[in-house]
Amino acid sequence: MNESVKLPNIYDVARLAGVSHQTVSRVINDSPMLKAETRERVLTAMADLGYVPNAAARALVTAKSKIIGILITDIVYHGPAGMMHSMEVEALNSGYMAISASVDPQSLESINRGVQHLRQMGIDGLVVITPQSDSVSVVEKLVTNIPVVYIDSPNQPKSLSASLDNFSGAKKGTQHLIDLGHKNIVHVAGPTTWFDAEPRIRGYESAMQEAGLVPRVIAGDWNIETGYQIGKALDLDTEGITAIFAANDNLALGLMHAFRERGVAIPGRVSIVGFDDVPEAPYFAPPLTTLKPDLAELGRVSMGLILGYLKGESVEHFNVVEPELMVRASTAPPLTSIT
Amino acid sequence: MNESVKLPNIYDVARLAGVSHQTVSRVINDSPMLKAETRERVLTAMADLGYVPNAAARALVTAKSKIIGILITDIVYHGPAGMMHSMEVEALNSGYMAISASVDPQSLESINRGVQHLRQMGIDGLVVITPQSDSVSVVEKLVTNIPVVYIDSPNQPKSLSASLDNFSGAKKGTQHLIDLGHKNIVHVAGPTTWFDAEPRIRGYESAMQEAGLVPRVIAGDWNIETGYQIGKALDLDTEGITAIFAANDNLALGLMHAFRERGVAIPGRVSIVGFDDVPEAPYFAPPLTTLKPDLAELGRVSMGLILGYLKGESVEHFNVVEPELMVRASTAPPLTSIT
DNA sequence: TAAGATTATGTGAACGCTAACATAGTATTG
DNA sequence: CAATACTATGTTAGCGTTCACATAATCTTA
Repeated sequence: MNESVKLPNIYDVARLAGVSHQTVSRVINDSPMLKAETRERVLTAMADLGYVPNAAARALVTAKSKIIGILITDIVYHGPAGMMHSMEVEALNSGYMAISASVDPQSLESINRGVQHLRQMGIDGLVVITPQSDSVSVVEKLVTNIPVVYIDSPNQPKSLSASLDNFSGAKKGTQHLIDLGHKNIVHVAGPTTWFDAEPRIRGYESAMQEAGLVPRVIAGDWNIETGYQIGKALDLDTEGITAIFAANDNLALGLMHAFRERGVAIPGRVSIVGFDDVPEAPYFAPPLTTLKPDLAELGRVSMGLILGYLKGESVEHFNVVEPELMVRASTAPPLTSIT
Repeated sequence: MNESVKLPNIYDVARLAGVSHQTVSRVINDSPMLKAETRERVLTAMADLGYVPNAAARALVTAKSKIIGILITDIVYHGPAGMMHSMEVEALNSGYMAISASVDPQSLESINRGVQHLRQMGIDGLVVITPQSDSVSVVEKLVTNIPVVYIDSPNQPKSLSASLDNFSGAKKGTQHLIDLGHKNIVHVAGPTTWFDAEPRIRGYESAMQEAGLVPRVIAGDWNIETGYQIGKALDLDTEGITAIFAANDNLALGLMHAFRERGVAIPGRVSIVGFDDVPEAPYFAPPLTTLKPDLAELGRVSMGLILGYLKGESVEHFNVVEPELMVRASTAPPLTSIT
């Protein structure tokens, strides 16, 4: 807390170790051409002075900051947080730092500011986690001289990107219901302004069509309350709906809450499948069958893409991580098939 | 994505605007001594070239990075993510960037690395979000020349800090149960290695004692599964327990799940209060009465402390944010008091 | 209108590091 | 053991800013 005692620099270390500053620099960047004894001496001096290399000076001269920017929208949702952590770890392991700017996806102004701040830091690469399309074009315009990875954006031919395989996840979830014997399965979809929502719809439709069933999609968004409202209003009996595939666990939770209130038995009267596998899902009433995306893996892959590119490795431009089906108590065969 | 087209610097802008580099610098730092016309000309030149100031060069010469570090442990839990966001926004508003390192609180090695990385970036200040004590001493040792704010750490006399008022939150929650007429109220506590757990226990005990009731604390941790296990094992009848104050919503969720399985009615047979107000809490079965901490506010306050200090303002060394009681369906008067 | 005060702009050095080259020291070879 | 290669270290310049100061332009005022 005490103010500015002037941090030691490379020359201070050099003097103490009785070498030139360049030798100290060599130790820092562990150059191979160093007598072990000299390296030791310098290392000791560094430790004695509590020396820490000045990243600014280094960034200035190398024109490389060793910082990867993460532009992220909607940090509030569960997923991003874990993903950011895995990205950070991945970066750290390669000697990079991750620095994030979370912005409001609704406001181009906010996105702009975020990108500018990151550029100002001199980031060497950028990961964009934005599930909405407008953001992407802003970033493309503003960021031109460093590699960018888009997560969960539609496949941009020239860009690096990584995505959850929402399509096959949704298909798997729907297929699970079909396998149980359900015929009348409704999909409560996410907001179509989000990239993730659309392939989940398509995955659902694909499974239905292949089974010769008629898909029916109800528009929703990602919020619990929306699931609740839909659950309150939904007429199961007229159309004989026996199962619902919800686009995320929030919707599923809201639906289940509404059905509990209405006295609709789950899975007795209606089976429910979610998507996300939030930590609470196994403890919902009843425990929720859902699709578990390996977000940590997605983060690792994305950061790995950037780092690989920076190292000059040739990298896959497009990567996909497939979710896993977690079967729990919210799904069962339909009543009709029991009788 | 195209490689290194050499970014324009202050001299390029100066040449184009027909002024000296220092005048450009003055525009960047909006110095008052500038003819409006000159400023305009420079601004135009900057825009034309897509000029962005180089943070490294600036940091080098000013010895100020305009970066605030955030050292955070256990990012997985719900709270931290929202808090980080509000800190970031607060920092941005003052022209600072926030940069976080998330570390494993179990591993001193990991904490060490995290701190070193942040120091290396030349951070101007540090916010430490660590609910466990070992971390604090590591940080204290390593970081000596910049201001540090500890969040949710016990009141360190000489440090800046901000906390949730866990004590009064817990007291409020317990009092709510007492007011409903409960006499035999158990507290399922968090892990005592965490700073937050202890004042919640004390708050509970304080409310109980003031009401002339006997406190009983069951040791737990923050996990849903732990709540579930405790819920499965807990003998309510022998001791006539009618209410439980859980140290967080996870425990409460686990407890409720176990009671559902056992056929123990909530709130009919036992009332439950949580702590955190996770977004799902209103949709639990039944909706959970809990304490809602304003974490965004806590983040703002903490970052404000650092920024205020850096601006040379005199700041409160210790700040506290009080949680709010959210009454929902999981609490009701005990059966006995109805008869 | 000359002198000083004020406003607006320019000049050179320094921040701490690495890159590129220069030099000294040591091993290898004919 | 001189000549050559290689290893280990030193020297100088420059990255893009801001700071401290110097100078030029403009405004006051007696």
